[in-house]
Amino acid sequence: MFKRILIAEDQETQNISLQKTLAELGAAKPEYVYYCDDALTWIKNAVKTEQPYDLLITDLYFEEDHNRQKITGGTELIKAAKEVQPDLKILVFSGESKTAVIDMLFKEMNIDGYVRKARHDGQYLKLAINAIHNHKKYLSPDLKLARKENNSHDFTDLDIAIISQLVEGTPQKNIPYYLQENNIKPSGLSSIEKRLNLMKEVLGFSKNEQLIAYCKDVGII
Amino acid sequence: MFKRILIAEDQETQNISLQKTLAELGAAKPEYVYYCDDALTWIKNAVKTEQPYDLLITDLYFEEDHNRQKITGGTELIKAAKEVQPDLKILVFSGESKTAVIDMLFKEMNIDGYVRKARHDGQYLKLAINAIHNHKKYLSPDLKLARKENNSHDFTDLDIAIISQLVEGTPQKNIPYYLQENNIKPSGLSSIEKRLNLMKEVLGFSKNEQLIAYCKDVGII
DNA sequence: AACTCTGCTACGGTTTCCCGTAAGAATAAT
DNA sequence: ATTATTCTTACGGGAAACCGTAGCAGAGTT
Repeated sequence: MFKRILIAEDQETQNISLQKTLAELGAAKPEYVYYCDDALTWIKNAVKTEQPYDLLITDLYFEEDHNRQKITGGTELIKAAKEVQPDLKILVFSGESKTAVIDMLFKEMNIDGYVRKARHDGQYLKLAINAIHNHKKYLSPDLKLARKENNSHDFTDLDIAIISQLVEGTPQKNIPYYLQENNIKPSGLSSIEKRLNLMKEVLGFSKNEQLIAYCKDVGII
Repeated sequence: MFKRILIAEDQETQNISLQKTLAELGAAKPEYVYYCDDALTWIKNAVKTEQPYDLLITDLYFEEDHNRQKITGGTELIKAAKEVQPDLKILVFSGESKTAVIDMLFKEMNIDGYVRKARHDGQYLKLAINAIHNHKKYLSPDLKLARKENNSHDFTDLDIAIISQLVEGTPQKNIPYYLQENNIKPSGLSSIEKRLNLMKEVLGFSKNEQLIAYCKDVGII
């Protein structure tokens, strides 16, 4: 089993239960930090003293507080950690369920496992750690199923820009100016109308208000 | 200290750390369930056998799975539990941070404490349980700060009805019919316009889209 | 009962948005 | 180079939303 494990998780109770879960697995007593910057420092020191960590378990989103951090999120931490120690195994433990985010982690960040904070997360953590120890990838099963969203629209940068401007209060007729200044094209008013219509049609809406509410719900804005 | 505590929390690791936190406090070994329906059943049985619980610690949002539940969320659980045992103390432990939701819990559900799942939640849980044991209310400090929302608007039932209709896609000019059918008055189109203007003015907005986004953010809809 | 005060509603003018059509630009195909 | 295709933009009529004004109904006061 892994000998040196580092936990990066800001939520105190989650951090505690991670430690306990690892203890049940027979892993060595893990070390743990509450901030990303600390995590990177510890990883660097461990490499320097030639006792590097075997596994990093990290959350994705950390809350800001009075301690200003250079690294503010799990993704950046992973990237920085991989630069220091490319062979470090990474297990992400987060509430995030959007497939776009998780796919990116596996493909671009090359993480080794993802467990979502959800009903059976304790069991899945154990399975994940075992799998990773055997040099396999792991994804918690509640996410493998979650691919049923069907009539969702692929929001382009343009779409998001338009919606963001609406949420900012920009009148529709003024959005072309904004798009031109930010070199987003197309920028014509008709194109904006067309794009809004397309989004609403695909999602079965008739008014902008519905679209805004939907985007808020799924976290696009 | 409390003698009988019930934990309702679907996330396995959170459930574990709650148990551990209570153990550190010197509370009796708590009982725990992963579903709201189970929680209510246990509360009922405890009342029936005249060994009622002293404290219920519950999450707000539970995930659906193959076990179909009658009670799907913490708020409904609290309501049902209070009917069975009105003097049951309630501590809500959830990630929710929207003031509208939390205010509702204290005012309408008459809960005794709220701790947000966040950085120092372990410490706050202990403080909360002690406070509740001394018949005081408790709110975790990370939320007290967020309460300084300044130019917030008191949303009336009418306001919420109007906004809900907009989110449903009802054209503004048709909302009067809806209001009349639901015996909400005033129902005139001018009143709706006036109300929308008031809301937007107070919050410094100019367009409905901004208002919808704001309401989504603070959890009014 | 007459009066004020307050709040709801109805009406009209202006602006914005909606939507279809068609002209223009850019890219691809022959 | 010419044609085809696709994408972008411009224009104009009609609908909806916006905004100020004025009339109307009910509650309370004298």
